[in-house]
Amino acid sequence: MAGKAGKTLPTAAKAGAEVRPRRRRKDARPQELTAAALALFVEKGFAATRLDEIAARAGVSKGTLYLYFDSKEALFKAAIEEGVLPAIEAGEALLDEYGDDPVGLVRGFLRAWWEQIGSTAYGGIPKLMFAEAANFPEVARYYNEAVIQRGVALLRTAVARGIASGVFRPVELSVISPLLISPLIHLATWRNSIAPLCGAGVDPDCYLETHIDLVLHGLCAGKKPDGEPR
Amino acid sequence: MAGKAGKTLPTAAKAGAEVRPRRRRKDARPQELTAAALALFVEKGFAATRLDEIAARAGVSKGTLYLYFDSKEALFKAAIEEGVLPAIEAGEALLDEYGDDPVGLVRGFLRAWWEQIGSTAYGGIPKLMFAEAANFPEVARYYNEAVIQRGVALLRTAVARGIASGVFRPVELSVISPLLISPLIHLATWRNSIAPLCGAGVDPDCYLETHIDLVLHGLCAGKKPDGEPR
DNA sequence: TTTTAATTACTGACTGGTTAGTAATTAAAT
DNA sequence: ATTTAATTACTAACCAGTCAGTAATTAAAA
Repeated sequence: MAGKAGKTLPTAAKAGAEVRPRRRRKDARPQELTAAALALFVEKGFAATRLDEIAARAGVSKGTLYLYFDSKEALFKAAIEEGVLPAIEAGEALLDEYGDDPVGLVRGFLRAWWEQIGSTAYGGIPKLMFAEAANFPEVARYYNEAVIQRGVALLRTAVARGIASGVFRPVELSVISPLLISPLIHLATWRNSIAPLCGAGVDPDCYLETHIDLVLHGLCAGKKPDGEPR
Repeated sequence: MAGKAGKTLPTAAKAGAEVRPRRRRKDARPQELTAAALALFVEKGFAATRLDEIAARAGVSKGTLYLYFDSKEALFKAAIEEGVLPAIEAGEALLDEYGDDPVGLVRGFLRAWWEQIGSTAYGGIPKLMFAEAANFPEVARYYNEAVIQRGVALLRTAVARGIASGVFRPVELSVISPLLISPLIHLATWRNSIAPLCGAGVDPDCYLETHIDLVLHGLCAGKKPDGEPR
């Protein structure tokens, strides 16, 4: 299919003929391997991704992979976990910043998610988790509890406070978080699936700001949703 | 798995006990096979689904599969196409019904999508298409043009009319359709991935109605979004 | 109707290509 | 010289796709 491939990226040897460098970088390898693995798992799925391919993208041979990971499955788990910590940390940081400003917290959460997760390489993880949930139920459960449910709780708290303080009108709290975040997940998924096949999709910033504007208008009912419009 | 097998040649059939019917149903087979295939592709992905598994779920042997489909890929395409026609037809029908009632059309579209697509077996197709887009770019392009872009255009037209008639406030039309539909796609994807792993998720009806309520409040700005609240 | 022939739907053991994982080997670093 | 990072060559298992053969059904002959 893909086809051009060529060599395996000889890391730009100085000049002479094709001498492969064969560098040794024990400490940097795991990161490089999980990054390559994540990109390919997101693009093609777990089963359709060949270990040779992952190794080639990371600039090593397949055997090297097994110096750092016990199995393909272990590599998958490591690649996912790589994206879990940043997501959690980013979420926690927000509570400190917008602790008692519901409108700012909702806006900040959505913008921060897109900036730090959705628009980065981690933006492919939701698509990957949804696709592989049945094949890796434990990983999916872990991801759900460690990342999704935490984010959901954070958003729900923000909205609950907004309702309590009269800024937001009453809405069903049990469904509000997925309603707020799903357009962003959808955009991230889109960019990691269909978008590469057709030229020029929607503008992410416009999409994001329109979403924020729409839901804040919806939440605030009659009153205007105060705060800087970016 | 099955494993009774026994010897190599099952010529001895008279035993009387466990001989399966081996019914002949030439006309019903393709449907049964695509339905089984779709369910398994949605659950595990294309590459991770074994043809033996699909055949077993449809109650036939793997050889039979090849009487009706040329290859695993052909079966995949057939399974997707199976879900394309209903989606298109459902969309077209709506324009006739709510041709000049923007609020009703938006509400009707979202409810109809969930009822006729999202909550059915076809509800797994978006997840499947996103996951396999890079592996089957032609199928993904076809699905995008035949289904997604049509639905997007339909929704955009509805909102544009609403703005023109003063019912909706002005919003960015280029992003409004995915913003309206993505929470539903997300719910359908959720139910076909993580939900089966954890007991009791959100209530689909509550989720759907809250979404409709929220976006219509957002679109209508100050004024109330008239119409029956279900 | 009963028997026999022809056809059709289906089966499951087999094969050949593919690939995750391993063992033997080489090269760099200390 | 010894240790360790990395490569290469290999193996065992798996699975899409095939095909020789079997059971069910239909048609024709007796």
